[in-house]
Amino acid sequence: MSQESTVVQLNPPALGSGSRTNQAYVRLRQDILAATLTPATKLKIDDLRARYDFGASPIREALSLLTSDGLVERIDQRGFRVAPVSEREFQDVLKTRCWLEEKALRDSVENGDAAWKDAVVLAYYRLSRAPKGEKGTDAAAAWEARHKEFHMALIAACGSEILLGFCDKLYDQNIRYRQLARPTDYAERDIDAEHKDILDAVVAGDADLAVDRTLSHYARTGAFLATAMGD
Amino acid sequence: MSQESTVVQLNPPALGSGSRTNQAYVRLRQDILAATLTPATKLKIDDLRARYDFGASPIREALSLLTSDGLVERIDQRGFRVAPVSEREFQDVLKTRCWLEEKALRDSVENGDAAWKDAVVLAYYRLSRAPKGEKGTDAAAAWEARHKEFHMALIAACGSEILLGFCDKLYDQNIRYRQLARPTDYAERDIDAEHKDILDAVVAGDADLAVDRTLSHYARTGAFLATAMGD
DNA sequence: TTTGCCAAAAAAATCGATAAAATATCTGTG
DNA sequence: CACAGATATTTTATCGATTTTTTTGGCAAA
Repeated sequence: MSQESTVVQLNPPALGSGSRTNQAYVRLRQDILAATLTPATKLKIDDLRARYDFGASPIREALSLLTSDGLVERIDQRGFRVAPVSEREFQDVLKTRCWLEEKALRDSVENGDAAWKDAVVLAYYRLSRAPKGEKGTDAAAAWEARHKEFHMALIAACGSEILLGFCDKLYDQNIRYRQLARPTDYAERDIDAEHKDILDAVVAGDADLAVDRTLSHYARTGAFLATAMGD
Repeated sequence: MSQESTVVQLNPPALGSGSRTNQAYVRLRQDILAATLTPATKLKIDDLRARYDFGASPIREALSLLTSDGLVERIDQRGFRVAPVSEREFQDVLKTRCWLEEKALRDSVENGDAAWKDAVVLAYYRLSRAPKGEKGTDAAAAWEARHKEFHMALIAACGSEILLGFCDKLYDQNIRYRQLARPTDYAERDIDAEHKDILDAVVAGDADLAVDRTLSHYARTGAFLATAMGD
């Protein structure tokens, strides 16, 4: 796994590596975000133990960790389940997210230096290159990662770790809703163009325009989702 | 919620009751917020096991839970420690908190009905009655609880569960900093009067004034803290 | 058909022991 | 006398088994 020597791990903290707990955390998270584990599903320790081939302790601990992310719900003495979704919560996520990101994006445009802009451009480039594979595939997961990186890069220079953390959390929360509307959504939109427009506004340093485009980007997804959930 | 037939818990979901994990969670949380467990302290499972007389599993799980709250830091393969504090983070907490609460308070004043106002008045009343005991005492813990209830009551009608959750988290985060400045702070201020002023503004439905007073309430505490940490 | 009670089964929570890692300690060199 | 390397010690992480608690199913009384 790692080439020890004198030194120990030089490897990056490594996402899916390290303790069993961490591995379990990453895999569970993945499966929840990809909606493989659908909202409100009961998460029985024994099932998960069998499914991922980990002991009960790591699973349990991973689930506790996921609770903080708002992806898992923990009911004392009766176990865990995937956090349920609702039209109501979705509206809240969307609304709050728009509000927080507007602030974050404005601050970012204001404070960001050249290196930040470079990073945004790079993130856009990577995203635009990534194939948007079929749901559940590795390619799809990779695209999702690039997509998140792009959106996070936009606000990275906002100057508040805390605000970034909230946006990150809301982003993940939103993904789950997006998965539900996948089929309807992307078919009919030119997502890449929307991203490009946002990028251009940011590069031009036009905060108002960037915010405007970002928010309509979100609102558009929101409209699809509301439809999908209403059915 | 439901009173079972034969026996079982009639008690309210009970904060420190239920599973060992929950008990451990509540007690650890308490001790961290009260700064009995000071920032950056290493949290050795064995020590905690001895200290609270729980098994290792509940402790470990409680710590995982606290990680989500941002009160505990978890470093893979080398255990847990109380989340450290820093001048920098404090500034971020303060700034972000002011910004979120301004929004929450305005929305709350806007949306809040009579029942909400009643709840705020009640919360203020309870707070004003509570003795502000010596640090570490039960009385102090009770005062803290009332204080939080008052501040949360103010924004309770903001209409966004998510926003409330963020404010809650930031509130807790802030407490830890406040504890550090305890001696310097309260001696010289009339905290109760500040609360009363906020209440009055809210009852009068004057959002601008309420926000203004709340923010200076925070800023004042902030000034004390910055001093305390700078030393 | 409902309702209340009990027993059986399932699942969650917890413990105690062990394995794996990290940290601290020691020891003989250059 | 600092210091690489090996060893001992401490601490974390994980497993497997046990204890509690919740859930389920059945059966009899209303």
